[in-house]
Formats: sequence, C-alpha cells, structure tokens
Amino acid sequence: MVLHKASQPLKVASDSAETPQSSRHGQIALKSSDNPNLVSYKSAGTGTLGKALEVLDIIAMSAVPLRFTDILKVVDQPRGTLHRQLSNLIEEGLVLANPDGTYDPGLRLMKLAAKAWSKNSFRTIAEPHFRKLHEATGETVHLGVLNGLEVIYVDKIESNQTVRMHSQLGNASPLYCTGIGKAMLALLERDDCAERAEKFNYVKHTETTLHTPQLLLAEIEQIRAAGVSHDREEHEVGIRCVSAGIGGEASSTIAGVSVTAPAYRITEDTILKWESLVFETARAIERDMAVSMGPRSQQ
Amino acid sequence: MVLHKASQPLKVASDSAETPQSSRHGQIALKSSDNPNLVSYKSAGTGTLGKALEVLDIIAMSAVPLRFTDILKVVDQPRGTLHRQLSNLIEEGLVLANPDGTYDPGLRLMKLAAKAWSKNSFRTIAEPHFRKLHEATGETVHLGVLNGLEVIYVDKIESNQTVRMHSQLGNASPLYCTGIGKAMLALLERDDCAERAEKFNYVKHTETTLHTPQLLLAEIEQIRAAGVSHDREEHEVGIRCVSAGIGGEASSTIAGVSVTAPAYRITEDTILKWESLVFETARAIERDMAVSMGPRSQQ
DNA sequence: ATTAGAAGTTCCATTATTTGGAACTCCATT
DNA sequence: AATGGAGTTCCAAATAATGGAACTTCTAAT
Repeated sequence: MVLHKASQPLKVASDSAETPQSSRHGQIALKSSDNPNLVSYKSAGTGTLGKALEVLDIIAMSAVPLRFTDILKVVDQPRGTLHRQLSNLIEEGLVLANPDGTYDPGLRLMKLAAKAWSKNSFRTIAEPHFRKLHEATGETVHLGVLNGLEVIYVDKIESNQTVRMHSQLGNASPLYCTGIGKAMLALLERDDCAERAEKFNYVKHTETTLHTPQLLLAEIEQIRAAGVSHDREEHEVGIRCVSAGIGGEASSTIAGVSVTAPAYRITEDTILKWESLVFETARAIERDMAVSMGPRSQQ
Repeated sequence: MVLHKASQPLKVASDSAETPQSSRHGQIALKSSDNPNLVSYKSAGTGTLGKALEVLDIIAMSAVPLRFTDILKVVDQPRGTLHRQLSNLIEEGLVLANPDGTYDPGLRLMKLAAKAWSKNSFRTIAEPHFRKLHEATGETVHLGVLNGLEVIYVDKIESNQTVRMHSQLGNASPLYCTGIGKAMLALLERDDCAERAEKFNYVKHTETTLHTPQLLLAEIEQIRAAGVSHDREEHEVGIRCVSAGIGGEASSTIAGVSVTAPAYRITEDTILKWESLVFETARAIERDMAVSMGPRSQQ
C-alpha cells in the first residue's frame, strides 16, 4: 500500500477515511472532526472499538449528564445495541452509571490519562525548559500539542495560585483563536494549513477573533516570518498571550508553548521580552527532542 | 436535579466474571485485578472492547515504552490479531505510535479524562469542603475514590507549591497502605472488606506497613470505631496522614479525604486537630452528596 | 385507581467482525 | 548472501455484534 522504509511503527490503512492529515513521514493520521464547540471524534471507522468510543465521546463531551434516551437520539443505533454498548463501557470502567439514570465518563479514564501524561515523552523533555519559562516570566505558561483541529494542553503552570492548576490539563481548544494554535498552524505545510483553516467552525469569541480562513491564513504568514504568534484577546477579552511553535522539521509532534497574562498588566516591552523568551524556549525544547530521538529517527 | 426513583441505570449481568465486588445496591461492579505494583485490568470479559483495552492497559501501565513484540509477549494473542488491534487503537487516538517503533498511550485519553474530571459530580460537590480543609490545615490534602483494590486520586491541593500539583491526579494507590484507602475499607461491609483484604498483593513499603490481612483487618476495626484513619509512615518513610471516609449508607460512591504532611512537622496536637477537621469535612461532603442525589436515590 | 405510553431491558436468528494461522516483506547481523 | 528477528498482509473459520420485536418497569394523565 505504501512503501515501507524503517522499522516504522504501525501504519494504518485509512480505508474509508475522511480527513487524513499530517502525512509527514509515515506517522499515523489522526482523525479530525467537524469541531463545533465541543469536538467529538467522528469514528465509525474502527469497527467495534470505534462505535464504543463514539458512545463514550457523546457521554464525555456533553455539557449535561445524559440519560439512555438522550444518547439514543444522538447515536444512530437501535436501542438494544446501545444498551449492550453501554453495558460494556460500564463494565470496563469507562463509563459511570449514576444513580439517577444518567451516565458520566468513568474513573478508568483518569487512571489511563494519568499514565498517558506521565509517560508522554514530549512533555517530559519539554518540562525543564517550560518551567524555566515560567520562572523567567512569572506568568502563566502553557504547553500544548497539535491534535487535528485543536490544541490539547499537556502542561500548565499558573502564575496565580488561587486558580486551580490542573483545571485545564487535557482540555482542548480550537487552533484558530489561540496563540499556541496559530503558532502550530504556522509550522505545517502550507497546503495542510490551508486545508485545516477551511475546516474550522469559526466562532467570533471577541472583537479581534480571526473568524475567517482568509484572516487566519494572512496572520499565519506573518507568524511564519516572525517565529512567534500573538493572541490579542482573540479568545477571551482581557487575555493576551505570546507563543511559539515547536516541531518543524525534526520532530514528529507539533506543539507549542505560550505565556499568558491579563492585557492590562502587559506593556509593549513585556511583549518583546516574552517573544524572545518564548522563542528560545521552543528552540531549546526542539533541540532536546532531536537529541532524545537520535539524529535521524524518522524515515 | 431530578428525583426519579428506579429509572435505574444499566445493570450489568456479570456473566462469567471473576471478581464481583461492591455488590451494594445494584451498582455496577468494577473489575478488580491482582494488583502487583502496577495494576492492570484483567479484561477479556467484554468481547472486543475488553480485548482492546487490555492492550491499551499494557501500554499504559508499562514502566518502559514497549515495542510490538514486547506487547505480543504479554498479551496472549496471535501476531496478526495484535497488529490489527493496535492499528485500531492508533486510529482512534488512544495509542500513539512513536517514531522509534514503540507505543505510548495517546492524547485522546487526556482529552477524555479532562472531561471525566470536570464532570465528575462527586468531585464537584466535594470541592468546596475539600478546599476549606486545605485552608484550615495549610497542608496537602487529597480526595480519592474507591476503585476495586485501589484509591484513585481525583483531587489534590499541595501545601508546597514547588511540587507539581497535578502530578498525581488520576494516579492509583493500593488501599492497604494509604490513609484514604483504609478509611474507605472501613466503610465497606465486613465481608466485602475481608474479601478485599485477602486479595492485596502486600508490599512492605516501610517498617510500619500493614502487610497481612490480619494486621489490616484489625486496624480497620479501630478505624470503624474512630471514624478516622491514620497513615503512620506506612507507605513512605517520613510521611504521615490523617483521613476520613465518605460514603457509608447514602452514597453510591465510596471515597475519602486526607491531610498529609512530613512526620517531623506534626505534633500530637496537630493530629488531634486534623482528626476532627477531616472527620467534619467528610460529613459535610456526605451531606451535600445526599442532597444532590435526592433523599433516597438507590433502589 | 386505572391506563396510556415513555423509558429501559432482554432475547435470538441474522449479519458482520474478529480471529488465528501461515505466508510474506523488510531490516539488521553475522 | 544468508539467517533470523520484527512487522505486515491475507482469508476461511469462529465469534461477537446487530437490530427487530416482545417484554418489563416506571411516570404522568385521566
């Protein structure tokens, strides 16, 4: 099907797939989605597993706890089938059945995720640099990785300890309106980038949100040149951030770091200082990544 | 929210199951495991899903990154089968294929877990009381829930900000050597408790670890009477903790809160103060739980 | 109370997926 | 260039999932 090269990892034949992406060096393509506010994977590809996860996603992504019938309305499945799928998910600990007849994502997910987090080699390598960035700026810093049309935050250090620290770990945000998101887009091949730009479900969160592919792509060009990106209250009023992408040539993961702070607290000087700090942090992480993966570890 | 009575959630007929447990009021039984150091679910129950999760668990629980063959040696499956299962897991984003041919748990787990965490109604309800406990003691506090033979920590506030806060969220510890674990055991029916006591894979972490069912059960009796439990450097030298269980009659979840600190810093007076604080916190959480679930919400 | 009808659960012949063995392709070593 | 280890593909046979319909609750309305 495709030409093998190294003892590369599994290559999935994306049979009837819809949106292949990040086809760089034989890496597995993630599934994307239509991304409304709540992104849910559009599975139905991977047989039984995919169907089970579709149900799990519905339960996890819903804003309110769902009952059997609520789920039934969303998944296109006969009652009997859904019932068994839920039973299986519950038995596996992936879904929790509340006493009031609603369903919630289960504890086992947290357990698995804790491992995913602590084992994630990108995060581990990035951590010291990331922390140094926090110390240098004294502000909140984020570390996120690219996943389809969104950023997933894998680490965060708060400036203000009254806010819960882990509140956002694992959370996903759209790429088009976040500093890290735009910085990561700028690292993609232009085609890929443009393709994704078309797919967003743009929501104009604030006055300055880049809410069309054109606006977004124009800015991406600037970011490409500058090496850093800005979030000028594009996602939330009063919040600004400076960010740099990580990955480029060498790495198989595309990621980004950012410094965030309330707009009122930031001067132009601060911004400039952050630009170089953030940029240097990204470069440092890239260097460590390259080392840890060996000089040439992709095809 | 609603006070349905018996529009009870799914009840799983644990067909050929091995270790049913917590059979209290029709709640779904979680699967247990043999619990060495790293607990991994012993699935193989729920058809295809279970098998897929078995592979995922192996990948997640391993201390070192595994290659295809490493996994193959552990799962009792033919190569072709494992290969397809991995493909599916990768395609679903549950497993990440590293460029060097090893596999790691995937990002989608973090995304799901983030939702599981923020939606967890127990944690949400417990939070204010939990936070108050931290403020009253100034020390590290934990919130954990019972899952088979282990505690899963669902919240934590550190006293000492130099340590990473979220580093333990979602992590699991054995019941027999943790304050919360013992407090939770004390809430179970005696039979259930004794049954679990037999199943632990006791490791004598320190001098004071209760490393036999007898020692453990004897202490549980005391805890039952006292209403609070102690960890007297049983898990880690130099670390003590005071804890109280949450759940008892009303609730369907069994959980616990604890205050932890270095032994050298704690006086007997402190311990006494913590005992009542922790006890009161547990009671307050129970009250709020009862309210939110309606007066009598299980069959 | 009684009843209509949601909401949830079970059953089982049909259908679709998964299985497992073996053959095949690479790659790294000797 | 030859061996063996590692990963991949294929397909008939075995197994598990499907989906419709019948059956139980429970809920709200008469």
